[in-house]
Amino acid sequence: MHTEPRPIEHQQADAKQLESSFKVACSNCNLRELCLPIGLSSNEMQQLDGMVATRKKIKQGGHLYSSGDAFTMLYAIRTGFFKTCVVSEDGREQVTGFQMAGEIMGLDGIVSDKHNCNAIALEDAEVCVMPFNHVEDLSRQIPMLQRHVHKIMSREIVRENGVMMLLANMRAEERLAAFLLNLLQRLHARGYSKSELILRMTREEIGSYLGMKLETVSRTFSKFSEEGIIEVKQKNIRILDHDKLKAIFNASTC
Amino acid sequence: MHTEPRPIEHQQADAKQLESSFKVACSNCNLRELCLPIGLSSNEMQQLDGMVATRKKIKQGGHLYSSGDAFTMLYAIRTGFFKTCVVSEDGREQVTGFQMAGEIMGLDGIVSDKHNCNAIALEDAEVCVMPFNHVEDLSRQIPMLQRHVHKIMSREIVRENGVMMLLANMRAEERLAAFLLNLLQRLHARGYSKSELILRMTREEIGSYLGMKLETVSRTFSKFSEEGIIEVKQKNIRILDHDKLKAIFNASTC
DNA sequence: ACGGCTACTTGATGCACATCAAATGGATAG
DNA sequence: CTATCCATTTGATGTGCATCAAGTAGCCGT
Repeated sequence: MHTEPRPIEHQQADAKQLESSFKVACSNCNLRELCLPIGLSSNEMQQLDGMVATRKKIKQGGHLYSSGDAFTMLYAIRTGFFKTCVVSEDGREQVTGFQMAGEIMGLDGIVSDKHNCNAIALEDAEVCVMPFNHVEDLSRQIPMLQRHVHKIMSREIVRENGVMMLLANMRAEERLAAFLLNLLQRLHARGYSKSELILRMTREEIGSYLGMKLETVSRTFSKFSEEGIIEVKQKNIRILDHDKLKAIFNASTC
Repeated sequence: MHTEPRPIEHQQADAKQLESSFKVACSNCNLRELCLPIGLSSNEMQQLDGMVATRKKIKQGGHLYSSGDAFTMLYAIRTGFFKTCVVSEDGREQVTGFQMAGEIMGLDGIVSDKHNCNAIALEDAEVCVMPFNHVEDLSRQIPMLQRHVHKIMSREIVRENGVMMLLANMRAEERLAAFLLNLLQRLHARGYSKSELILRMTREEIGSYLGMKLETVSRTFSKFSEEGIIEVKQKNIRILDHDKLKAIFNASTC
């Protein structure tokens, strides 16, 4: 899939890569506080620049990797927005996460040398491609990097613990509130507004992630809207009452 | 809790530790195929023996660690059975996993240097205590160990992906079937029967893990029993029709 | 053996969300 | 500009599981 030859774009990519061989280095990347190189000395940072083998553009709807693919690379998102999803034997799809700039993808593949989920771009995206072998090599040389890799994996484990709590214990309104607050917080860390966001995913994808049907997602948005908590215009969400959203999230007591 | 002094046992433990300072080494542990030292040379294995600082016994119901505790150690289960659970702000408890011999606990603490969940023994247990700093040091020296640590964390991520699928998409019967099959498979890898198991956890704990109420767990057990799929005697479960269990697990189509 | 405890089972009822169905509205291609 | 498509909204109805309630059975310490 998506293997149509696009020679022109390839040429552009090559040119860009040459032209900006240091501009796009980790040591210079404006995501460096979010991405792998956090907390490294400038010396170590430069060692790290070699970690990114290439960069890769993914069109909206394109697969960064698919379940079953051989695992050799980790990916750091430079721009764009992804979802990851697993598919059960009988074809049911479960969105396991949404990823944005600075986040690392591909960790699911380490255990079995095969990817365990599909990673699909929800908008045109670009990622840094990092051979995992190389990450491991550098990790052995740079303890700070080693620690950071461990933290990234641990963070993912903890995140999923939270999702389990959400799926097992919370009601539709709580789930959606938690989802919005989580997105807002992550976007805020990237310099976006705390009171506005654009959903890059459909109601169905939100529903899959939150364990509810798209109709229920829609209804819950409408309910929040009627209650003056948010304003919904298609994929554009404006937060009118951040506190009330938090209250819904925290409260079984309501 | 469980802090009553037991000097005699302590003496025994001390004696045992001295007497068997190599018997209990990783290089000699009968869990070595399941636990951290998988695939190491005997030389590397001996390096690893120093990784386990001490061992620790936990009484049934005791906490190995609690949410908020400082994180410094990983734990490898030698004997016994644990649950891990997170507690939300409003006090709802969510069991995030059940762990048995050879499995590693504590990974949730790496990201924030604090544990993010409670680890509670469901029966008397013993664990190997491994200072995480030491694990990291050795990982830098032994690439095979480094890889294995990464795989363990990745495995946990993938496992949780599966739980998300289960919680979001499956019905009560499918969840319980999946749960039983998973336990059976893991016990089988440890030399236990494929057709019999003893549940170390209560119906309520199963329910928490699977996102259903204890009454529903009980009813579903009863249903499986009526259908001749399993035999339930308290915590003892005998599998009468493994295939049918698998069919329930796989099938929305039923 | 006894009382008290906790875990579990089973039944009756209610509700949150799924399902089914239809209408609306943006977006896009011709 | 219009036709088509897909995402979304909204309404009507159904259902799987939660909730409430009561009873049973092991288990533990005395």
